[in-house]
Amino acid sequence: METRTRILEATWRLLEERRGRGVRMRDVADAAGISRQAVYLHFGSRSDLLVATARYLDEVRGLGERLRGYRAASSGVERLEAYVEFWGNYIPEVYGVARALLADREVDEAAAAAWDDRMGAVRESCRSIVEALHDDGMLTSGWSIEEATDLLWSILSIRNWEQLTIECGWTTERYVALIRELSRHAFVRKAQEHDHAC
Amino acid sequence: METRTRILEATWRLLEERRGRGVRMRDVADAAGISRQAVYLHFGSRSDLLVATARYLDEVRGLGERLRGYRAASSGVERLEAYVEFWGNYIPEVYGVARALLADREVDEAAAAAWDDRMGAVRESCRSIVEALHDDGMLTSGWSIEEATDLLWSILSIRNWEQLTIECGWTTERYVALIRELSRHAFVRKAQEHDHAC
DNA sequence: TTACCTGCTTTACACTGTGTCAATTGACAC
DNA sequence: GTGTCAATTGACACAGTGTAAAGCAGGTAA
Repeated sequence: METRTRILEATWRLLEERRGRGVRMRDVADAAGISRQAVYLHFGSRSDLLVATARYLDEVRGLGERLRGYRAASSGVERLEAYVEFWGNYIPEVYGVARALLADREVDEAAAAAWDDRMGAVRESCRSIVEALHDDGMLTSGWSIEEATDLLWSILSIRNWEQLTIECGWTTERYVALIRELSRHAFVRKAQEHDHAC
Repeated sequence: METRTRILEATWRLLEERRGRGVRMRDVADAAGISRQAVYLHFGSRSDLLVATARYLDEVRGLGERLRGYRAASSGVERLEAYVEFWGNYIPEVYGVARALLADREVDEAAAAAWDDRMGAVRESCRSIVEALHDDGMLTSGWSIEEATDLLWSILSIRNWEQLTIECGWTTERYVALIRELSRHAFVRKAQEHDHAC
């Protein structure tokens, strides 16, 4: 295996093991079986390494394919449910790397840009969900598309996931179920049930 | 003015100015007009200083009194609205300190404990709101008290506020209005309007 | 064989920020 | 004067990132 790949694998493994905390360049080098300096021959800085690991992980985990259900969904409601399902199951698999990147973001400009780019993609998904709901006439009245997008994006943030699962002890299943419920209450119009009842 | 107070004031000012980023012990000392080492005569560590600054700030800003509206509210809905109003206006005033503490939390055990303690208080408020809603028969069916508390607590988290105001550019007014709306949709039963309509 | 890359190693060092230690000074109190 | 208290100065330890330079083993090409 190429050294570069060995480094990425080692970084990933360590970050998952330690939930993104306390992984130094030293540790990565040791885990990859090379000298600390050799890491710098492949990645210019810690941030570079973290960003590359995140990309590598998306590739290995088949990010594209896993979004198929979401992309295939025809209605807004289906789209919303498919995305929450995907996202709630994806986060725990990449959490270690995400957390390290998030910590680095506070300090490093490049890491911040990389993170914002990734989260921008999530935001685009939120917007597309909200627009689909709107097109179906199913977006709760009172929200503009922009506002609903921002809110949904915040609800789905990694920080929120962190708080609910790690601090509150929720399982992945519970997270998915309750976030789905929350976003339904917030964004999906109740009109039909209402019409039906009368 | 006592040196201790001068240090706290300086810390606070710097943290607000720089939004909680890049404030070193050196800077605090300079701003307070004393030597770096003198800061350690009053606060054992950076975390100590941050925690003390947070407490000082609560005191100066009259945290207790500002919660009066919330405490006085009789119904669950009023309680919810009063709290969102209070919280949405309070965060921007203490954000710098909160952010620094939050960053320190990643690293320092004591800072983590202090932060968790503060957020525990917020959680208690959320629980009391949810319980009040429940007692009024106004809690949306489907949530347990525990679940609704966890969710409301997450919605009101500083991280969420950060994302909505700083990243999405929301004003305080918008934050308060939309978070109120979101939590109403999520937790306040719609039954009465329904009954009324029929 | 000689010459030359390439990828990695080893050792050393610069830099930043936190926290500690010891010797010293200045002021005020009795 | 003597004691004490707060603060000062200067030096240093430590962790972690990143840089720099010299050397070495392997393969390749003339």
